Amino acid sequence: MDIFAVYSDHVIKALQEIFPNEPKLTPLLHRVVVEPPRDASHGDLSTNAAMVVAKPLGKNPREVAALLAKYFENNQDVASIEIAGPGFLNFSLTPEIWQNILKSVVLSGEDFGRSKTGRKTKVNIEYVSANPTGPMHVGHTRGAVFGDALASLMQFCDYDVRKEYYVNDAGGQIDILAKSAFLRYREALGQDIGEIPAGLYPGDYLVPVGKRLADEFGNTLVDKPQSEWIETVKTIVLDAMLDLIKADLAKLGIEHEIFFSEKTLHGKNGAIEQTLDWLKEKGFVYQGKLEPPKGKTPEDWEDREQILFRASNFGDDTDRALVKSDGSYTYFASDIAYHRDKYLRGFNHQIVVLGADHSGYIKRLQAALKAVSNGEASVDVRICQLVRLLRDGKPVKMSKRSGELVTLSDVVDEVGCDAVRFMLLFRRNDASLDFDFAKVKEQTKDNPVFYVQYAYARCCSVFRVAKNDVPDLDISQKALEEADYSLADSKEELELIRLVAQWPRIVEAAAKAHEPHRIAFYIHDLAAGFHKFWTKGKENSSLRFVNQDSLNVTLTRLALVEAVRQVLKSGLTILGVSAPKELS
RNA sequence: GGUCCCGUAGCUCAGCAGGAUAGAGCACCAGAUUCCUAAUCUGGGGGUCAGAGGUUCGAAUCCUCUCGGGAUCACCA
Repeated sequence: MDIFAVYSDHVIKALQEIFPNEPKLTPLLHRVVVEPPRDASHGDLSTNAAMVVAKPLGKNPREVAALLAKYFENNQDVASIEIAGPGFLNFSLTPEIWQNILKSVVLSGEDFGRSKTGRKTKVNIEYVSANPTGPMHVGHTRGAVFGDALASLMQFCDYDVRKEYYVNDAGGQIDILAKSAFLRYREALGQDIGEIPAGLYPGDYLVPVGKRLADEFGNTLVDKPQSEWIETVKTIVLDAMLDLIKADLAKLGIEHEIFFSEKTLHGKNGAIEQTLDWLKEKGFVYQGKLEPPKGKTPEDWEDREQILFRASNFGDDTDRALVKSDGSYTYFASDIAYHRDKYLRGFNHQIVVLGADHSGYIKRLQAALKAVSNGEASVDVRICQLVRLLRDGKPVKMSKRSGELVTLSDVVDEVGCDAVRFMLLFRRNDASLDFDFAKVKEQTKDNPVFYVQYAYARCCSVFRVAKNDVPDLDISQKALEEADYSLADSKEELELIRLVAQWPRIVEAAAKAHEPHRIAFYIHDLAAGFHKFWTKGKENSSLRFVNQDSLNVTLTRLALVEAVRQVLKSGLTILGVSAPKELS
């Protein structure tokens, strides 16, 4: 139950009854909002309805507000109603309403806040998609966590979500990978390979792959020409790299449902060819020249005719090349085919999570999908900005040359999965982020991860204490559901209930905007509200959760704690952060 | 030069499809533990929402321009 949505419906219905046969009204209604007022002294709910509607109807906003106020005058749930400022209408609801909401929260359990807005709409979320040439780098972490949390969030709202990883297993970097692995194979056979030549991957994660090749093939490949071993080695090394990546992702609790191989798009009569043929038929492809970029022209600029996609017809800044000078397809060509494939699989709603260095790619991707789906499908590209790693307040240097490559695995091992995930989600994705090892590991209220987890552990602790202090009290789920909710009547309790009641609208707004960070901020707020109430109980023993003098009050308070616990749990689960019952 | 993102308190950031007196945390100052985990809480000072125009009942939020910071710019993936 979302009280704000309920009242939004009430207000709209009221407007329709107050202004019957008014054709100008309908198009205005979507702008009517019912939300919590910024200042709690203004009441429980606030609506802009009168101001939205007044001018187009030629009325005075405060007059409209007065009509609305009159409409709700006799509503039993409304304790008082006020017109404020330019025409805000502020409702204060009776305590009974809030108490009923609390009861409904306890009844829904951890399903409270689940939304039906997704209506099983198919959504494809592509994230990570790191090149399969080695273990994952820290740079990939933010996008990985973001995509994963977004997927959970949308599932929570009843979207039919597919989590997908696009494996770039077709480009030139895979040849290099195979050559690098072959070198390690020779090494495993006892040959002296000396220094790893520049341009090959030097990482020792390829050593086991070399061993595996040696075990499997003995020395049968050593003297063969590259053309005879390259495909075999590619298959094996790619397989190994994907295992490495999957293991890294598993450390963060991430598991994709689909690993889509780029290679499968290539080849004769493959998806790329088909897509290009289709685009040609539509007249979206032509032979032409591109202008060099303004400003500085690249040194090796080659002024040549090439096969181009009319991306500029679909909102991109310029047309884009599809075939390289050596005759093979560009990355973009296969990407068009890939996104067309997603569309053909039924995904009209696509989300792609990319790093900041790909921001220039957004328009052409959107252009491609528009073209290829006749405008039926669209893709929301979410860019995750850079993460700056800090140790002792100083940036961590990361140079590939010196081998100081910080891997995802290193970071997770050092600070833990929960802290990594929460910190990366406790910030808008499109703003850059400092990740300070010291702060992330700190176990105080300054660290939002522990602050929220501590609140959750405290909720659980209350139940442990209740079991111990009032052993005769039945605190089963059933008993909580049947508690006397009218006892939750203090100012402090009602305040906490109001906070809990916001969960459904937070979830919906976050899902709609594709912004999981809102979940993180909300549960941080809720944790603060809970800690606050807790401390009130320290100052005033009548506000303690467990009260030996009144079992009825205790039961009601436990129901409130249970409601908070459920929401914290749901929120943490969406973010992929664990909810420990106690902290040690 | 083009495109995209960012600019809100000393610092780190929120601000919910424009809404009321712009909010948290850190830091600083002053307080609260016989008591459900003080890993917490209460109070205080601190702002030209980068700047200038525009849109309207109303702008931190939308539009235009300027300034500052970052990313990116045929053929790589």
